[in-house]
Amino acid sequence: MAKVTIQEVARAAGVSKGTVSRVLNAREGVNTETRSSVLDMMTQLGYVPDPGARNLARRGKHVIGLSLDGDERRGNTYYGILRDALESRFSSEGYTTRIFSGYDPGLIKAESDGVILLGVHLDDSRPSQLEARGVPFVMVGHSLEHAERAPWVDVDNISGLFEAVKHLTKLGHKRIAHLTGASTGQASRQRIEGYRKGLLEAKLPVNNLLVWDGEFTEVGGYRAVRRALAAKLEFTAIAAASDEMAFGAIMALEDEGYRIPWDISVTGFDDLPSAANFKPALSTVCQDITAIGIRAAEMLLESMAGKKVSSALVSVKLIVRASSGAHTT
Amino acid sequence: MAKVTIQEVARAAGVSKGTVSRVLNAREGVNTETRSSVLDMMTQLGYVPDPGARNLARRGKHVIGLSLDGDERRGNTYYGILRDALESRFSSEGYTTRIFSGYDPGLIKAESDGVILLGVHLDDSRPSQLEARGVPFVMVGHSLEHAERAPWVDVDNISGLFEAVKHLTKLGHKRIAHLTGASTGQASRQRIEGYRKGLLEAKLPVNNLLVWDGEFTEVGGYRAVRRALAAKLEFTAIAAASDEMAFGAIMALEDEGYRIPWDISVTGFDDLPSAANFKPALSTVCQDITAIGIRAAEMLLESMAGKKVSSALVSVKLIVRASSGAHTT
DNA sequence: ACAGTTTCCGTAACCGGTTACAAGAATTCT
DNA sequence: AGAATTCTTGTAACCGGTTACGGAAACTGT
Repeated sequence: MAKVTIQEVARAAGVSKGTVSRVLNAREGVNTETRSSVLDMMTQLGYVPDPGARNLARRGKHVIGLSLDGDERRGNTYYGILRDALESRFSSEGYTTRIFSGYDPGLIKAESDGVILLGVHLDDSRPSQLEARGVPFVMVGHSLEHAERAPWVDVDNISGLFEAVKHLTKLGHKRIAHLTGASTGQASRQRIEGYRKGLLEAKLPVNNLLVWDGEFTEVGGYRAVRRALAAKLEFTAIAAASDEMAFGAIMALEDEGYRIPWDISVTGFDDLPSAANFKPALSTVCQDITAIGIRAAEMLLESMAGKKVSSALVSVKLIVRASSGAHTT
Repeated sequence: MAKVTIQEVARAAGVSKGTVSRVLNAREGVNTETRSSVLDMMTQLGYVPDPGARNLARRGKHVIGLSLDGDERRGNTYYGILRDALESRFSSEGYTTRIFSGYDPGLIKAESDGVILLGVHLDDSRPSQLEARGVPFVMVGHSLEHAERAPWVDVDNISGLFEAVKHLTKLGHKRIAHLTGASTGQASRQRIEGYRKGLLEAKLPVNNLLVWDGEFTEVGGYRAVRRALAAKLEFTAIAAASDEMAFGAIMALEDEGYRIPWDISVTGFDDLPSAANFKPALSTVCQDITAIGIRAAEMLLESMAGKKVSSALVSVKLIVRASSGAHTT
């Protein structure tokens, strides 16, 4: 439990602090055998480098900024998880993370070594500004305009919804609605595209009356479904663009006496922790938010190290639970 | 912009590093004049102590844990803001904060110097366990059982709701409903109590049919109001126990054709950033979440320093905006 | 006026790492 | 074989603070 320092590792391995440090930082010019014996000792003693000391020694600020596009973003679970993932990855690398809500590129450049851009949207000015100032950054969720010029990591939205719709059509559903969110977001557009492709694939018509705006929130989903019901629209399934909207949709349906999945099937997108606990358990497209965060962090780290990094599209997986079932009648 | 170190402050003030450090840490045995001249220099040069270096020098772990009671808590805005406040206060003191979601008292003791307990509820085992192990902690939001034995900081829930109801009765409302949340929470109970006291004060009857469970969420508020409307309950105002439930309530009312505040008045509790931007702007009880966080952080810091700290009840303030108006007809 | 206290502050070692420098060992070249 | 290189590693200074220790100056008391 007493913390083991680089000094002790050095003594145990019969080398000097310097050598251990070189091994630690994967620097070249260390004999292979020496390296592995040091590595052995490190794991054997359970050595964990002290981030504070590292930062002090390599003299930099070592803080990376998280730029959100607005305060409200803080609200939802998705961002909470993402933030945790980023934080833990960065802190294990000796970096401190800091939230920049108000967007001031000068401030950001002065106080951080690199930044993660969250919730980038179509007319977002942040990427170009950061680029102009030479601040390394990576976007999670990308905007098409900057997609070529700057690294991003995003989830495969198109095939996510495509899979969900395919799942529903295979269950025999013909009238499938889509709950979408704010139209400026790149993610929404791609998910709509996936939805369309899914219908096309099954040779089903695309009906714009079945695409509803749920504002990416639970109430939004609830209200959209209520409106649809009031308008007497006919549908037997809903493929939502987020779990939260799906939750709202299910509540609205149940409040009106529909039983899920017998009367109507519903699928979500995200696979939030609560999706599995929901009643009925939600069938949804799983995007590993933690993995995305870690990936983004690593890309930024490389980018700050001067390496060229290429963007990543992380794949998704459909998880079938209780909220979707065969179309009966 | 180049960072100013303790060395430079020392030179500028004509003293040694040691003295500056002593001033910095408010230690005794420093001449008053010297102290103030050093203090002057520090502000003049814009000196900011490096947390990493401090941690390194005073040899401790210097991490404080945030213990949530469940993953879902991460979701809402309230906790997001609170967390930011705690984080910034602690980091300026050289502490790193770390989330402990799974509750393992042994782990917590081993890896942190103190902990902030969030969302303590009635049958919560955390306070007694931490107490038994001698880990300093402070609770934000308290449970009555531990209120005497351990320090907490909480908002004055009772007078918050009391003020809201008083505001509504003064506007002429006679049938005022209350939107509440999970009944295990201490906060809900106290807010209900405040609601009752408010009605009593105006010599109005307390009708349990007008107390609705909104689960502390937006949809929860929406659905509760829908149910009330469907049950043909009569009311002209709603005093909600949270802003989010108030938002949901307003949406439900408007969806049914009521106009706020002309037909029905609604008040919230929290004063989230979105309360002012909502349409109509929400009248609400303002609790300064950031201040609460900072207060809690300072209490923990003192408690870790071995001082005895006493709990704090922070006062609230009613903010009247557009969602509440005189009762007409 | 002088020894004994106090008060205030400078000195230097240390926290746990990184890194420039130099030197010894091993290789390669002529 | 001796010189020139190239590898590999130890040494020591340094990052920005904290703190134990000791000495000088200012007070005290007699």
